[in-house]
Amino acid sequence: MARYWLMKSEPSKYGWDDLVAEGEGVWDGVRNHRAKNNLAAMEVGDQCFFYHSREGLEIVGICEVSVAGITDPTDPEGKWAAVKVKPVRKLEQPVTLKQVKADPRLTEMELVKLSRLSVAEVRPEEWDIVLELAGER
DNA sequence: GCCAACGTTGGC
DNA sequence: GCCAACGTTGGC
Repeated sequence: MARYWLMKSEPSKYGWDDLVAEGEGVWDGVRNHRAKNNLAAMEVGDQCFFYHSREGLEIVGICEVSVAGITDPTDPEGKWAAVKVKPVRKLEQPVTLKQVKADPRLTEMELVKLSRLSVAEVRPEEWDIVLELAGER
């Protein structure tokens, strides 16, 4: 059973378009224990929202875990986790942070509650609600 | 550009 | 082992 996640990236560093251009990207550089735990829990086939932080502030697309449980290549000590993801598709309409915050059903999302967490878990019901906000339901 | 929230570091 | 100082992240 696939699980759902949300990954944040600054578009000026690595945006949705970069992932699409490369076809597959390594999600590394995470140096937060909670985020690391989420990374380590991911399995191949899990679905992830791709969120643009700092600029845009919106969920722009969906990607999928293609390789799970790798160690972060940017970490010389090999203590941190990473995964590889590939783009699935863009959302019909991006879902902004504002929309998420304005929806009473989404106030418990890790994205809202732990705003600085770069890899957050998304509950199945939250996943559906976000798709609905994207005009896909 | 500012500042709040959070994590980490280091002195005691 | 506590906690103040500091650095980083990310929304505004």
